[in-house]
Amino acid sequence: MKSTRERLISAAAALFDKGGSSAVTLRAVAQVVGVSHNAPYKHFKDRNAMLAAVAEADFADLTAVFLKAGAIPKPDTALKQAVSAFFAYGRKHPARYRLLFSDPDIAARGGSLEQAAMQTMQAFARLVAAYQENGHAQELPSRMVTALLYATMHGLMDLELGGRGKPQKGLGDIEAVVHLLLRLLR
Amino acid sequence: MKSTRERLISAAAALFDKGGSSAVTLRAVAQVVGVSHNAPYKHFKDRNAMLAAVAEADFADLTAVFLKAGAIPKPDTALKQAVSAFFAYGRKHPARYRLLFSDPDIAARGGSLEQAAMQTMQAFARLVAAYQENGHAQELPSRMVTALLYATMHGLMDLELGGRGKPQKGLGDIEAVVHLLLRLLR
DNA sequence: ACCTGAACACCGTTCAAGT
DNA sequence: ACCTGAACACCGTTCAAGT
Repeated sequence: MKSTRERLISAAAALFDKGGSSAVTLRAVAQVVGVSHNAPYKHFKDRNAMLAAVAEADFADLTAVFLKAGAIPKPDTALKQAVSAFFAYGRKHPARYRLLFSDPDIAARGGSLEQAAMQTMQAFARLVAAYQENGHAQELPSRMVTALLYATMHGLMDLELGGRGKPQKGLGDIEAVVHLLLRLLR
Repeated sequence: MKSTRERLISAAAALFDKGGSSAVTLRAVAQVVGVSHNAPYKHFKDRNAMLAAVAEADFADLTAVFLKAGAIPKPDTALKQAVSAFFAYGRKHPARYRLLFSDPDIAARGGSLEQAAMQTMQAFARLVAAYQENGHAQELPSRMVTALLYATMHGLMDLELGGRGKPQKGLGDIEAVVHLLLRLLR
C-alpha cells in the first residue's frame, strides 16, 4: 500500500497530464486521494513543495532512462536512443516537462530537487563523453558539447510543445535536427 | 497621451518584470493604471488575452531587433549580434521571455499573436539565409539550419534562466556555445 | 463606448480542534 | 503523527447600473 504522500504525488502528476498546471490545485489533488483539502499540508510545506516532489520523481525517471540508454554498446546509438526517449517523455507529459524545465518557482529551488536535476544532466553528460571517446568531436571540451546537445534537445522539445514554427512547416521533425547536429559533430 | 489599453499593456509588462507571472493580476494591473479592477474587461476578453497582448508587443520588439541586426553588412557579425540581443532580452525580462516561449496558454493562441511569433522566427530565418549565402553550410537546407540555431538559442536561454546546470559550472557562457555551433557550421 | 461596485465561485493558506 | 472543518485574504469573472 502506497503512503498518502506517494498517492498525493501520483495524483498531482496525473492531474498535470489531464489539465495542465492550473488543474493541479491542492483541493483537486486531495479529492482524488480522498482526504480533506488541507491534508496535503501535513506532507508538503506548500503547493510548490508538492510540485517539486512531482518534478523530483520525474527527474529520477529521466535519469534512469539515460542510464538505461548507456547500456547500449554503440555510443552513437545510445545517444540517439536517449534523445528519442527524452522527446517521448516530453510529448507524453507536456505540462510536467514544463514543470521540470521551464517553471521559475521550481527552477529556483535548491536541495534534493536540484540534486535530482543535476543527476539527470550528468547521466546525459556521460552519454556524450562516451560518444566523444568513441571518436566524435574529440578536440572539443566535453562540457561544451554536452551543453550544446542538452540545450538543443530542450529547445527543440520546448518549441515543438509550444507549437512555435508549426506553420511554414517550422521545425519539422525535431529528431532529424538533432541528428543533423550529431553529423556536424562527426 | 497613451490609450487605456496601451497603459494596461505597459503596466502588465512592468509587473512581469517586477514579480513574475503570478504578480500580473488583473487587479494589480488595473490599480497601476488607476482604473477599477474590472475595467480591463472592456479592452481584453480575459486575463489571457491581456497577456497575449504583452507577448505580441514583445514579439514585435524582437522582430525589430532581428531586422536591425540584418542591416549589419557582414552576415556572420549580423547573426552573432542577433543572438546576443536575443539573450539580452531574455536576461532583462525573464518572466516575459517565458511568457513568449514557454507559456502553454499563450502558445496555444492563434491569430495575431501567432502571426507576430512567426514574423520573429522569419526575421531570424533571413539572417540565417544570408549567413548561408555568405558561404556557410550551403549544402544544408536553410529550414533545418534555422531550426537548429533557433532551438539551440532558445534552449540555452531557457536553461540559463532556470539555473539548470549552474552547479558543476554547467552551461558556462551560452554565447560561447552558440559560437561553437556556428563554427561547426563553417 | 467606457467605467464602477457588488457579488460569486474558486484557490492557497492558517488555525483550532480532534484521534 | 495525521487529519478535519471553519475561516481569511485574494483572484478571475459576471452582472446590473451609471456616464
